[in-house]
Amino acid sequence: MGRSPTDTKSKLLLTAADLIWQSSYGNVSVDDICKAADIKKGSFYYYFSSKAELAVATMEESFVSYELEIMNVLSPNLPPIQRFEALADFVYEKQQQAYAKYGRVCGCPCASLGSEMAGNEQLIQKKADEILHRQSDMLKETLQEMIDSGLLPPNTNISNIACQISTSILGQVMMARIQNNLSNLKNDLKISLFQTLGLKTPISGISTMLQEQQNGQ
Amino acid sequence: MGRSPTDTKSKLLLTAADLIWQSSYGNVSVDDICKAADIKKGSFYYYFSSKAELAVATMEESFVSYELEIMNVLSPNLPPIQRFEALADFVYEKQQQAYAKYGRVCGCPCASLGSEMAGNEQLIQKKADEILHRQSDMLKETLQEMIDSGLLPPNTNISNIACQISTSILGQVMMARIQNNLSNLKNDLKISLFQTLGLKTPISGISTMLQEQQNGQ
DNA sequence: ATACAATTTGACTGACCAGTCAAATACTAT
DNA sequence: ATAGTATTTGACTGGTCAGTCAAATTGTAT
Repeated sequence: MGRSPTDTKSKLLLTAADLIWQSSYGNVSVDDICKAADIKKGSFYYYFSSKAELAVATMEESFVSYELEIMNVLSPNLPPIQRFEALADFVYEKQQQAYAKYGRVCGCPCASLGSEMAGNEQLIQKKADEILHRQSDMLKETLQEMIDSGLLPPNTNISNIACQISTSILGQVMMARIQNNLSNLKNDLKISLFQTLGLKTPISGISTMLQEQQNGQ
Repeated sequence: MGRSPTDTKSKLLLTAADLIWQSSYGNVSVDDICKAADIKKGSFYYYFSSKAELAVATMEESFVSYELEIMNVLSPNLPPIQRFEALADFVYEKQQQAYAKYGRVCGCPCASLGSEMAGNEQLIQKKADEILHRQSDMLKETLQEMIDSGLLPPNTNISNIACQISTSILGQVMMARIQNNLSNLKNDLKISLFQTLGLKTPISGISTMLQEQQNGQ
């Protein structure tokens, strides 16, 4: 029954995600989104009950597609250390693509939105928190393999290291957005990841690592 | 000539800094600030030509007072390694005080504002960038001492390490704000700082460090 | 063809926004 | 006292905001 389904909802989601990523939640109005998507405001509120609900939906949608890409980057075909190198490269390239497309460093959509709205919209704060946890969880499998193969000590706290790595990436990506400059991200992200893992800095590209003893306390 | 000077301007600055720190630039209106400071909007625009100009002024003001505290924490009375421990403790305590006062983790005012407005208000973006550089510069003196006393290799790139440390702190403080949770900040900040310095994790409080060789490439 | 359901439209509301301004006030120097 | 200046006030503007809604449209099933 009814009309045939359309792409209206996903068009709104994609448009909103783009606009908010470049700018911010507060600086993008529902009217802006509707105008950019060429959809009337009435339709917007047919699909979303509020602007905040839309924001939460964009966060989920953006993260799911990001998750797929990351799963590919962290593919078990590569040895674990090279996976982390690939991760750092991926994060940088993603920002560079956004820079080429939008003319500025955009940062992490979830973190920017989360920080902006943390004190005002609990729905958004909770969603940001959830996604950051999911992001961190994606690293656990690779870390477990590193323990199994002796690259990390057996008493390593996997959750904790995963969290530290996520936090480190978040810091560098945020800094890049604030400074509107990608050079530190390009140069330091890999170094920082390997330090968190307790490994020496890789000689660019060639993963000839020396393992450092890292004791949990 | 004229009336005697009043504290109107500084009252506006302090009130605005507080409100924006807890919430965000976009979610705090000029009316909100005036109401909280019990000052009429006409007076606001007597002292500030725009909301963005006020924001820039609060950033400068907040940073200058922060700078004084940091200079004290990094006081040359302590050995360099203990200074960094004290820095980590200070950052945590500062957030805890804000939590007690405002009921939530507030994060870094400069970074939150900078991220929020980076794509919209160039004045704010530039100010955030400037302050992050000044913050990073404050670490250089201590790092130089560490080189001089052999705690860091002589070919260490001081600017780069200072920048990495600032970025690391920023990441953890931002993460704490987004998650509204201080436990990771408390536990991981010190670890992360020492990893960036290429030093082993200190055994809590007692700075019996082992130095790691850290080669620049 | 017609009834019914899903979707779209555009005009609307009332609140709030940043910013303006002429007039009032309060102080100081003479 | 009075003239001049610094500061404060409150009422105002025009625009934008999130959100509403009744009516129109477009499809589908019978």
